[in-house]
Amino acid sequence: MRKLSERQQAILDYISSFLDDNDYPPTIRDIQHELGISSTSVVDYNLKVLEERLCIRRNRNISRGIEIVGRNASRGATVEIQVIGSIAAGQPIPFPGQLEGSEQAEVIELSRELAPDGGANLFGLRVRGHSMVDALIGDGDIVILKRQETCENGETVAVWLEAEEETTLKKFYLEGDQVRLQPQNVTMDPIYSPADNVRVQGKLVSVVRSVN
Amino acid sequence: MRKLSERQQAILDYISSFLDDNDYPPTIRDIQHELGISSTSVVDYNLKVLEERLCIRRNRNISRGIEIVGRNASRGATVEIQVIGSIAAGQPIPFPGQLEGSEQAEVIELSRELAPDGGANLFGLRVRGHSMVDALIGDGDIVILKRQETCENGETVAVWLEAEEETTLKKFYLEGDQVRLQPQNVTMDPIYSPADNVRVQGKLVSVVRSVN
DNA sequence: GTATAATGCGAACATGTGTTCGTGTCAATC
DNA sequence: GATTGACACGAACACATGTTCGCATTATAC
Repeated sequence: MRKLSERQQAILDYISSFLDDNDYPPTIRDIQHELGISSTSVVDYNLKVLEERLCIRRNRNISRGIEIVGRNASRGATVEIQVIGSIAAGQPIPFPGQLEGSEQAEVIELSRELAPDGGANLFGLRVRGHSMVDALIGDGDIVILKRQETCENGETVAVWLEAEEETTLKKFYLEGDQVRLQPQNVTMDPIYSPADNVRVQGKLVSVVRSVN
Repeated sequence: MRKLSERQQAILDYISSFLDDNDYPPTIRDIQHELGISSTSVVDYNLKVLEERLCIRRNRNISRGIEIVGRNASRGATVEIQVIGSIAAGQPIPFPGQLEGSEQAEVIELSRELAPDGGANLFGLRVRGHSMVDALIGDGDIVILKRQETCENGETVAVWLEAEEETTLKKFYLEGDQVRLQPQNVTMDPIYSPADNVRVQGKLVSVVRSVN
């Protein structure tokens, strides 16, 4: 894909700065006048190009129906993440969709830098108990997990141990037909478990702790 | 000021939710149809009321020229916090203003819930080394501190130990003329130090960890 | 040169969208 | 019962705004 022309870049910049100043997008004529373009059709033409290149999205036949792709999301450079329950050693991990309407999930905002893929498939769990201190995670912390059922070696994941009926948060290493679950704390010994006893529930993405 | 009528409240709610879904405000007719109102003039009437009560701002003669007052500001329910340096056992804590222009500080967004006083006097430090594992804080974590030189008993604070020339992060208890610095990890022993050897640098507010 | 694609122009056109006006309903007040 | 104010209605109006079309201009390739 070729680079944007100077004019197209200018249009994009102007839309962006206009959105900074107002809560609504500019019209084609706003853009036209700002950039000293003689015709609305020129703006329209360039907007079409920008749209094809996925820089913007347009809602046809709608005034000011210009959206900058990614801006809505990045509006706050943050992502809202639902804290859908708690995580403790002795109980399985609840999953998104598991709590229905009845209770309102707590929501925390996570800086986009901390949220891969714009927060897709992320959810939060409040840690209960001290079973994860070996991962430097304490009671009351919120862990942000990415929903996935497989993982790479070396990733820190939340797993459910079938036989033990236990949730734990450890580094995952598949070694032959068994899994080594390594605590973050190097002074602690790893757990070994048959691969089919280990259910990966999600990958640890982030930890947030609020002190008092 | 009297309460908003049911319809006015509904309109306000709808505008707000519309803005959540789109990057542009609704038209009068959008509102009309959504709320099953039979005439645009009714919407206009109610918008005028909302405007008088300063719930919204309107740009006359401009399509979709509705802005919700305060929304722009609260757009970030987050606070930007500068990460102004790093914190390690063997070196003093840098302070806001200490780095000047020369280097661009990293900035992280912190959910307002996690930031007391709207983030006033808060700054971030990246943790280097493993000297704070007893506080469940690992290498690479970012600690958010609130600048203060005094503290209450039981608060977790960053202190500089004059004699030892060492920074540490512990719970603070003033006992007579000496200070007990208690690690978070209850299995570890506290440090005792003369009160005048302990410089409180800031109070621990939050810890953020991003895993890879 | 000629062809072609990208870009720009200006003017009409069609529709989206805010505004206004005359009127109607209903409850509270006198 | 008459008056008043809050709220609602529907239709017409005026302007704001996106769209389209025929026609230049320019650069690049053949």
